[in-house]
Amino acid sequence: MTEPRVVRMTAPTLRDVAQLAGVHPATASRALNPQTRPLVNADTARKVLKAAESIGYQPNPIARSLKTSRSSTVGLVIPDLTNPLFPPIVRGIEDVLTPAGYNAWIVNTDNDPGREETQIESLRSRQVEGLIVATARREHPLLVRLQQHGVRMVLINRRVDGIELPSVAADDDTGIALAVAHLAALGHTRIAHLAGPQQTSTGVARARAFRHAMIDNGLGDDPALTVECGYWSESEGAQALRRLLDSGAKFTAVVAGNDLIALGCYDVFAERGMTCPDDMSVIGFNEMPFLDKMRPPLTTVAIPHYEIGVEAARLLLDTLDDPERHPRSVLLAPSLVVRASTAPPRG
Amino acid sequence: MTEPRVVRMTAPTLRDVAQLAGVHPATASRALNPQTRPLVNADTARKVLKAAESIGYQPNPIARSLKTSRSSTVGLVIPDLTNPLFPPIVRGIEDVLTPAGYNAWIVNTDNDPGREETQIESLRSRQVEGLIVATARREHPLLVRLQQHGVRMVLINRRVDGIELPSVAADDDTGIALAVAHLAALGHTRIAHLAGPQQTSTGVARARAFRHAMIDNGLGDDPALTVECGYWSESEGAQALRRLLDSGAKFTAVVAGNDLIALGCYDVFAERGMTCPDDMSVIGFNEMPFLDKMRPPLTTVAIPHYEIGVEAARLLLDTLDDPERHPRSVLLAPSLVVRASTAPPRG
DNA sequence: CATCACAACGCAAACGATTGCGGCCCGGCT
DNA sequence: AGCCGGGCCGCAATCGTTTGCGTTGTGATG
Repeated sequence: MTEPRVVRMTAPTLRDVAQLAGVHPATASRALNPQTRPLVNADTARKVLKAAESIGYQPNPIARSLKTSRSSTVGLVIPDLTNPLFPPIVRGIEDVLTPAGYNAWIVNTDNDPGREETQIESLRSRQVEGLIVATARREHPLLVRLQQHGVRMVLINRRVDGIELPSVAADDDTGIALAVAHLAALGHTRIAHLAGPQQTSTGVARARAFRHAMIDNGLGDDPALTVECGYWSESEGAQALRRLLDSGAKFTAVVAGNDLIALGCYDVFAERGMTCPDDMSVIGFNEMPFLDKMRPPLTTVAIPHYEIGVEAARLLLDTLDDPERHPRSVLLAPSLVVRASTAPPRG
Repeated sequence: MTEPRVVRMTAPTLRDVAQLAGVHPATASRALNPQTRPLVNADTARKVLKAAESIGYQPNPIARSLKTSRSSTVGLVIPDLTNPLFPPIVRGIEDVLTPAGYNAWIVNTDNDPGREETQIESLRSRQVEGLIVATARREHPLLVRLQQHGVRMVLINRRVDGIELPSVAADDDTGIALAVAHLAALGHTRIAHLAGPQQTSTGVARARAFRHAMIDNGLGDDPALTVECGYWSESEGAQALRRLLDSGAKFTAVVAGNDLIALGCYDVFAERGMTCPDDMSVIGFNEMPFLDKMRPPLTTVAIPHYEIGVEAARLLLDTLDDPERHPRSVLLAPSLVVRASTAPPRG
C-alpha cells in the first residue's frame, strides 16, 4: 500500500508544516521565528523545523507583510542609475542589507520630482521600512513631508536644508581643499570652479569650500571665476566652461563640481583646439570608474563609494532598530588621485 | 453640531471607500477595477470613484498580491550593475514597464550562481510575474528548471543551450563581421580575438562569428590567435592579451569580446610600452558610455542598449499576456563606431 | 397573475501569515 | 485536598483585497 503522494502545485504553506509536525499553525509560526521560539517546547520546535525543512517551506513574505505591515525591504532612490557613481554605492548598500535580512528596491527618478514622488509612493505602498535617498535637494518639500510622517530615511551625498536626517557623504571641504592645494602647488593662481547645481547641498558646499580654499591659499576669490551648472552632467559642464571661456576670464585650471562636469570640459577642449593639461588643468570629483583610461586620465578627488553605501545602510539599519536615536551623520574622508589632467601652467 | 472628524493614522482602505459611498466593499472593489466595472451600476460606480478620490484611496498592492498571487512586478536579474552596459538597458525596460503598470525589481548576482539562485528565489516569493534575465549561461540548470515550472522569462544578451526562450540581443554575427571587415580594410591580416567566456552563448557566438569573418575576408583562421577570457572584465581581458603576447603569436589587431576586455588591453599596452593604435589596433563591442573620452577613443561595435531594454520588456509583456505564444526572439542590428583605437598596421 | 431573466449588489470565504488571549496540564505549595 | 502559577499550545481574529455564489428587485413575457 503506497502512500497517496499528492502533488501540490502550490508552494508549501505554514499549514502544511504544522500538519506535518502535528501542531497548530500558530505553534509552527512561533517555532519558526527565532524571536518567539522560546515560547514553544524545544522538542516541538525541533519537530517543526524538521518538518519545514523536509518540505522546503519558505515563508510567504507577502502574507507576512500584510499582517505585520513590515517587509524587510528598503527603498533606494537614485537620480540616475546611468551615472556610474551609483552602482558601487548600491553594491555597498546591498552588502550590508542582505546579511541583515533586508532587500533593496532600486528606483530611478531621472531627476524628475514628479517621477520621484510616484516612485516613492509606490515604495511606500509596498511597505518599505525605510528609504535611502540620493536625490535630495536643498528645498525638498517631499522629503520634509515624509520625515514628518515618520518615514525612516538616510540621505546620501546630498542633504536637505533645515531638517535633520541621518546622512552620509564625502567631506566636500577637505576634498575641494585637496584639489585647490594641488593646483596651487603646481603653480596655478587663477583657478575656476564649475559648480554643481546650487539647489543641491553638495553644489553649494563645494562652491563654498572652493572660495575658502582659494583664500587660504592666498589666491583671492574672484566670483567671476565660478559658474554654475544646471545639472551634474557632461553637457552642463561643457556649457558652463564655454560660458566661462567666452566671458573672457583668464584662468589656467578648473576645479569641476564632479567628474561628469570635468569630462564635459574635455568636449570643449576638443571643440576649441585646446589641450589638457597644457592649456588647461582640470580636476574632477568622485573618482568614477574608468577615469584612468580617459584622455587625459583625469585627476580627481576620490571618495569611498562602496563605504558610502555601507555606512548609509548601517545608518538606516540603526534607525530601523531605534527610531528615536538621534540622527547621526557620517562624513567620509576623500583623497586626491593625481593623474594627467593637471600640470603646471604653461610658463 | 460638528462632525466627529476622526484622524486616521493608517492609510484609507477599501472599506473606508465603501462606507463613504454607502456600498459593500465588494461593490467598491468591482467599481474601482476597470475590468469589473461593467458589473456595477454606472451611478454607483461614479459614487465609489468619487469617494475613493476624496479620501485619496490607494489600493494596497500587498493585500492584492496575497489574494491574486500577482504583483504587477517583474524581476530584473543582472550579473553586475557596475558594468555600465546595463543601466541604459534598465532604463529602456522601465520605460516600457511603467506605462504598462508594472514595476521592475533589480537584483545583482555578482556572477555568482549561488547568489543568483537565492535572489531569484526571493523574487519569486514576492510573486514577480516574470523575469528578465541577463545572466544566462549555456548550461544553466536553474533557468531550465524555472522554465519547466512555467516561470515567464525573457533573456537578454545571452541564451541558454537547448531550451527555447524569448530573447533579445544584438546580432553578434554582423557586429563581428563589421569589426573584422573594418580591420581588414585598414590592411590588417593577422587579427586576434579575445573571446568572452565560452560558457556564455555570446562568447561562443562572437568567437564563431570571428572565425567566419576571418575566412570570409580571406584571412584564414588560426586557432592560436583566439584566447578565451574567464569573465567579461578588464582584468581578464588584460590577462588574455598578456598570454597571447607571451605566446609569441604575431598580430597587429585585436577584436575584443566586449568593451571591458578591450579596455583591459589598454592596461597591457601601458605595461609593455606599446601604443595603440600604432603598435596594435583594438576594437570593442557594446559601445558602453564614455568610450569617446578614452585614450585612445575606442573603436567599437555599437548595440542599441536602450532598445534592447525596450524589446525585452515588450517580449515579457507579451508572454505575460499570452503564455502560450510561441517564443519570439529579437535580434537588433549593431553598427560600427570608428574612433582612434584602430589604424592601419605599422608598415 | 405567475413566471422568468437579468442586472445589481451583498455575503462570506478565501490568500498565508502573526499574535493576544485563554485553556489545559502538571508540579509545588499550604 | 485545594489552589496557584507557569509552561505550552490552540483558538480565532486580523491584515486589505478579490471573487464565486446567492439574494434582491425590476421589467418583460406567456
